[in-house]
Amino acid sequence: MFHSIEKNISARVAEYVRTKYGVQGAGALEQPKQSSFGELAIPVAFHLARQLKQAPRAIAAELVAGLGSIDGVAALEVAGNGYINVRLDRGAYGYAVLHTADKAGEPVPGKIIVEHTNINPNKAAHIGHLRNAVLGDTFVRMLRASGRTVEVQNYIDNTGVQVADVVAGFEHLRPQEDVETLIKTTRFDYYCWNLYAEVSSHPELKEWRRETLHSIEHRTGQSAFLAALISETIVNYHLATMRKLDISYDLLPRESEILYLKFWETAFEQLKERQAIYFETEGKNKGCWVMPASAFKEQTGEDTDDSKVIVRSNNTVTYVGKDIAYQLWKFGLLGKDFYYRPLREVDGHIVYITTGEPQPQAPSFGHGEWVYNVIDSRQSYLQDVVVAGLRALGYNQQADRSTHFSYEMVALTPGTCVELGIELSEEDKKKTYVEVSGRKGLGVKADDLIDKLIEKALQEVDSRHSEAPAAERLRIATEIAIGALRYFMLKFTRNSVIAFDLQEALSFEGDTGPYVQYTAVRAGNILRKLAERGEALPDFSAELDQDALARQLALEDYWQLLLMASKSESAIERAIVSGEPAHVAKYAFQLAQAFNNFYHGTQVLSEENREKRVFLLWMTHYVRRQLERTLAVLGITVPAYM
RNA sequence: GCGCCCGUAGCUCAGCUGGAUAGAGCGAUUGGCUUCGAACCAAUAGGCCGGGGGUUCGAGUCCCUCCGGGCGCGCCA
Repeated sequence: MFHSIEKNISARVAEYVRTKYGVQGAGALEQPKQSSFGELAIPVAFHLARQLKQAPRAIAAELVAGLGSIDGVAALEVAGNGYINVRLDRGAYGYAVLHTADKAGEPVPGKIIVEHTNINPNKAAHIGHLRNAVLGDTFVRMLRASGRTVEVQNYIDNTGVQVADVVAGFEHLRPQEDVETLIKTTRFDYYCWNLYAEVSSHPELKEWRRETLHSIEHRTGQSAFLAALISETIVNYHLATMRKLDISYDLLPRESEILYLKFWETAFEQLKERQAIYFETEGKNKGCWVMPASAFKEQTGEDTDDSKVIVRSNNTVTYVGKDIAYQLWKFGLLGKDFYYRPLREVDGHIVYITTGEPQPQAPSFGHGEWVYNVIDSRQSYLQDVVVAGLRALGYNQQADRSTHFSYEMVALTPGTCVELGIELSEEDKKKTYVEVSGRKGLGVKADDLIDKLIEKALQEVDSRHSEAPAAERLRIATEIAIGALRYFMLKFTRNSVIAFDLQEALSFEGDTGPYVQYTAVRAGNILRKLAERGEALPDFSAELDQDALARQLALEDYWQLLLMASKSESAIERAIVSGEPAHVAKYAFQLAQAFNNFYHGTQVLSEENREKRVFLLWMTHYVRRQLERTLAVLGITVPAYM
């Protein structure tokens, strides 16, 4: 509700300033510093002051007089040096909130493709992968909540170096093991986690890797068979881990099909034809096809050493080259397509996977108008090259609409390393955080963390609800654990390094997911108690007219709570524009705080004044619903009790 | 060497296109359970926003510079 009022006022101000002063784009609104200043502030007088050469305050006064009355606004006041503070008509606002049905955002045309997770299928997922998936999935939920159409892709690099290394590990370090038996009898992703760490430090790895990759690429021999077996098995583990966090995908594009269907060859023709890349005849890159540095760097010298090799002198394509082809395909610009088959169905939703052979009834994927790639910030250089590739091909609009949705890594605090039995050098002990490393096997496995969280949550649930059935307690503990985990991954803004501390992550108090869940449960408890007393929920719109709402909302605390609760769309929209899911998490927390304060100071069920009681029940009902909806955008559920 | 990111309370972090007296959680101290269950609430203490210049009516926010930390910069992915 707040969001539509905001848009309305902003449009009115912009329109007025345009006609009166001939100044464009002046509709910006702010949140006043203090709630006593009103609900919105218009700072436009400060911007006009320079051009009109008048004092801001005088301009503000002129604007207030000129704007006249606006629907839903009780008063415009000149304040400070030239702010215009907006006071909403509380009764009218409450009435509008009460009578506006929940609705998904207006459908926005154009498909958005979001690629996230992208874990190499050669070992168990770790906390760094969780940050990627939770960020990506939450961003998708935000976009969908605001009416956008989104296609979620999880790219599977099933023919890359990392898979090859594990294959080599089996062939050279575990020749006695039967992989198919291992798959049936062990936590295979955990097994590979250790094997990968072991093989990574082996001096002969490079040689083994070359042979293995050759076999994989030509789809022949034992190595190719093992690679397919290992990657498929581990992808399934990854999907299961993500499923626990309520994360799912529409399509799993695989590198094996990008190779088999010769996506690169098609992209290569385009790149050569439009001279986006050239054949280097001298220097250190002699014999390679390279993209000039000027294509992807702001300033560049004549130094061709900065050029990026796309095709090696031995005629093989680099990772970035394949990525350019994939990005072209996402926008429907490659002139080529995958084939698809259903992989599995979860809750009625079918996840598709690419395949090299034509299939009956193939759905359509790709052809996005915007593309977001959720990839950690260390790969920003390569992402820049991909975008430069699009631009060099003349696809400027698509280049502009390609977003590297980057985020910083998840590291470990030294304390947590000690707790996990990871040995640290003296140097590392002094640091505030230590980088995780898949190659060294240093890190926290996603499933281990989830299990620890569930265990901790279960202790709490058991201590409060020992009478409840065990299966139910476990289910609730799981919801709490997931709430804690997802919230933890979201509470930091994207470009802050998370120094992962186990104790902090296991906390359910303060700025955490369980705090917000608990708040929603408390609101629900009031409504449940009402039902237990045999009372039905009142017909709010029949009993609360605008005057009644104005009377009740005259009390500042109630007004502030309603206001806060009605800002969810506003918070989501702001989070989309800034690309920060953390803003939604912050909003959820603030709303929870506001309700807890209300809860503490107000007895709802024992209220004797009928109008007030109905009003308080309505507030409770409304806040509960808003908390639930906001948490859903974060991918967090509200347990039946806590 | 070049590029990107970070530096805000003891710790971990917010701070929306520059705007009114810089916020939260944790930790510390203190107080509050009358079952709408305290995974909660209230109060107190704690800040030359890394240093220095500049732009501006106005800078935590923009520019320059220095210091400190992280990450990139491969014919690896």
